[in-house]
Amino acid sequence: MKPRSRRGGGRPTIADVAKRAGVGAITVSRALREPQRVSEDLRRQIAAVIDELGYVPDPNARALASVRTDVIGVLVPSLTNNVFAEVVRGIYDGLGDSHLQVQLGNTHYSGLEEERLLRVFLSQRPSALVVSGIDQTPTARKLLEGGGCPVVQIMEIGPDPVDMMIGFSHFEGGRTVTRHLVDRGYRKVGFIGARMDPRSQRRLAGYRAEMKRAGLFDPRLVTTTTMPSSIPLGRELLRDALAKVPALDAVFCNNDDLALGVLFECHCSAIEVPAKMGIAGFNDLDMMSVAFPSLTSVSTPRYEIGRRAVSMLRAAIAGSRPEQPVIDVGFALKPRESTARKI
Amino acid sequence: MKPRSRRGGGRPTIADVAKRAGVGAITVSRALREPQRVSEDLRRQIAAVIDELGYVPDPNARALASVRTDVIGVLVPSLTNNVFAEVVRGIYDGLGDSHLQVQLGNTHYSGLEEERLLRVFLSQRPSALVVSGIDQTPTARKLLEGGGCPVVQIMEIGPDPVDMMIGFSHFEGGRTVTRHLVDRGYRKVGFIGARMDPRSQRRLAGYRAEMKRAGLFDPRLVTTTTMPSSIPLGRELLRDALAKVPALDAVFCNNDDLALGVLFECHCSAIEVPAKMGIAGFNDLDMMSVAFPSLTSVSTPRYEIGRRAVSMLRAAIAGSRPEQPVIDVGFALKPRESTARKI
DNA sequence: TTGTACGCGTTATCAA
DNA sequence: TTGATAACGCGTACAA
Repeated sequence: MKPRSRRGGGRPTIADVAKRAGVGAITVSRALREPQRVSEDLRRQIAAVIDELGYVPDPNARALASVRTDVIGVLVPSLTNNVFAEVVRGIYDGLGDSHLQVQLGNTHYSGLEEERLLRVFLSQRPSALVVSGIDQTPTARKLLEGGGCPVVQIMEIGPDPVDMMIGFSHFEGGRTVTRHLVDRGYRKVGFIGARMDPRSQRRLAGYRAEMKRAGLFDPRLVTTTTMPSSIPLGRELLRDALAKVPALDAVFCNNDDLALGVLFECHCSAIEVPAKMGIAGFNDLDMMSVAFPSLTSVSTPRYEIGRRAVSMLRAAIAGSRPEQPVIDVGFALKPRESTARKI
Repeated sequence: MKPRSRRGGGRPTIADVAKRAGVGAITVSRALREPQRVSEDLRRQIAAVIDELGYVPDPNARALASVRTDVIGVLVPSLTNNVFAEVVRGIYDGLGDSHLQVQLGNTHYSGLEEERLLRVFLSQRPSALVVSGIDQTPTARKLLEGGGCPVVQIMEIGPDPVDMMIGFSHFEGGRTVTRHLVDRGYRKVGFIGARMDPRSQRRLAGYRAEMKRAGLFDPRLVTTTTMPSSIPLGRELLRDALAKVPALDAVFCNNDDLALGVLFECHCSAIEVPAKMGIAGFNDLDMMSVAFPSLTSVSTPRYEIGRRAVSMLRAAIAGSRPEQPVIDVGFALKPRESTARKI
C-alpha cells in the first residue's frame, strides 16, 4: 500500500480541514453551504482552520458530486456590441448577494455555435440558462427543454417561450420609428441595416409594414448587408443608398453605430441634417443625445432586461413560477434634432 | 447493495461506452485524448459507439482527475471597452485548432476583484493565465507566481514580468501624441482623461514629460476624472477644461470616446477643428478615421496582442520558453485632419 | 446536530 | 497496445 500520492497540487482538501478541526468532512461541507445547520461553536472553529490552511473548495469536485452547480449560463451573440454588454452588466447586478456564478458564452450570431455552447454549458449542470432571442435551432430548443433547469429568453418576445421570456417587439420598434419619420414629412425614407440578425430582420419588417401602410414603400429604399455593424459601415451604406435613390430624404438605421456613420457622411458631403436628411437609429446609446446634431433613436431597456431576467431565474430556482412567463418591457422613441424638420 | 442510482441526469458515461465497445474505460479515454496510442480498429469502433450513445465527456470529472484542465483563464478590466473586446477577439482567434477553452473574467478595473477571480480561476487548475496590465497587487502576484502555469501580462510592458509580457509603453504613447501636437504649433495643449487606470496614468505621465520638455506644462491644463470614459463625458470635460483655460488650443484625450465627445462639443460651440482646437485620441478605434473631420489617434495593436499572447502561452504549455519573455509590439501615431493645422 | 459509507465520471499509475 | 485499480475532492443518503 503506497502513501497517497496527492496528484493535485497538494492543496488542502476538505478532509484536511476536517481532521485539523477534529470533525467529519461532511460537517465542514455543511458549515460552508448551510451554516445554520452547524452549531455555532464548530462553525467558528472550522472557519478558523479554513483560514489558517487557506482552504478553497474545488468547484469541479463539487459539481461532480452534486446534481446542480451554482453557475448560470448566459449565451449572447456578441460581447462587443454595446447592447449585450449592457445586458450582461444588468445580469451581474441582478446577481446581488446570491452565490450564483455567471458563465458567459459568445455565439457570434451563429445558431450552430449556440447549439455547441449549449451542450458545453449543459454538461456542467447549470442551475439556470439565459439565451438571446427566440430563434433557436430545433436542436437547441430540444436541448433547452431537456436541460432540466429554468430558462429565460431575452431581448425579444414571441408566442412560444421555451420557459420564460423578457424583451420587447422589434417589429413594433421598427414600425414606430418609421411612423415618426413619415409623420415628420419625410417621404423617401430609407432603411439601412447591417448584420441583419433576426431582430434586425423584424425591425425591417416593421419598417416595411409602416411604409406600405403610408403608400411609400419601394424596395430600392432598403440597403442591407450581413457585415457586422460599425460606424464606417454607416458611411458606406449611406453612399450606396444615395446612389440607388438620390432623392432619399431620411434613413432609419438598424442601430446607432450606423446612424452615427450616416451623420458623418452627411457632414462630409454637406448634406443638411435634418433639413435635407432625417436620421434615426435604434437602441439609444448614450452618444446619440450628445452628437451634433443630436440623433433620434429608440431607447431599449437593455440593462433592465438583464437584471429582471436574473430575478426571474432566481425565483424559478427557488421554486416559484412567475404568473407571467412572458414580459414585454417595451421601448421608447426619443425624437431629437436629427429628425426635427420644420414641417 | 443498491443499484447504481445514476444521480447525474442519466447521461452515458465513459464506462457505458467502454462496455458497449467491449474495451476498458481507459482505452476510450485514450482514444479521445491521444488517438495515436490506440489501434486503428479500436479507435473506429469506439468512435462509432460514442456517436451512437451521444456520449459527451464530463469536464468536471476530467478536471477532477487531471492535474491540468484545458482552460486558459483571461482576466480583463472591462468587456465593454472596445480595446479589450478586440484583445479577446485576438485571443479566441489565436486558439486556432487547439483544444483550449477560454474562461473570461471581468475585474472591473479593481485589483481586489482581480485577486478574487484569480483564486476562482486557479482553483480550476488552468493550463495558462492572461492578465491585463502590470499593476497586480502583491497578493495577486504571489498567486500568479505560485499558480504553476504559464502567465502572460498583456497591454503593457515593464521591468519585472511575472512570467511573460506583451504590450507597449503607454508613457511613450502619451509622449508621442503630445509631441505631435506641440510640433503642429499648438501651445495650450490640454490633457483630458477619464477612468485614470494605471495605463491612463502613464499616458498622462508621458504628456507631462513632453510638455515640460517643451516648457509648456501647466497643471491647469490637465482635466481628469475617475468616472468611466464615454462620449458624453468627453463633451463635459472639454467644457470644464475651457472653463479653466479659455485659451486652450488643443487636447490630448485619454482615449477615443472622449475625443469624439470633444469633437461634438466643438461642433456644438462652433469651435473650428483643427484651426482653433486640435484633437487627438488614443487607440484608434475605427470611428476615428471616418469622423468629420477625421480624428488623430494612436493605433495600438490590440488584436495582435491577444493573438500573440495565446501563441506564447501555447508554446509555453508545450514546454518551450520564449527567448524574449517581454515583447514590445509598439504603437503608431495616426495624424489626421483634427490636428492638421496650417503652421 | 453530526458522522459513515459510497458514488459522481474521469485519468494516473503500474502491470501485462 | 491494453487493462485493473486507485485516486481526484466533494455531496447524498441514511444512520446515529
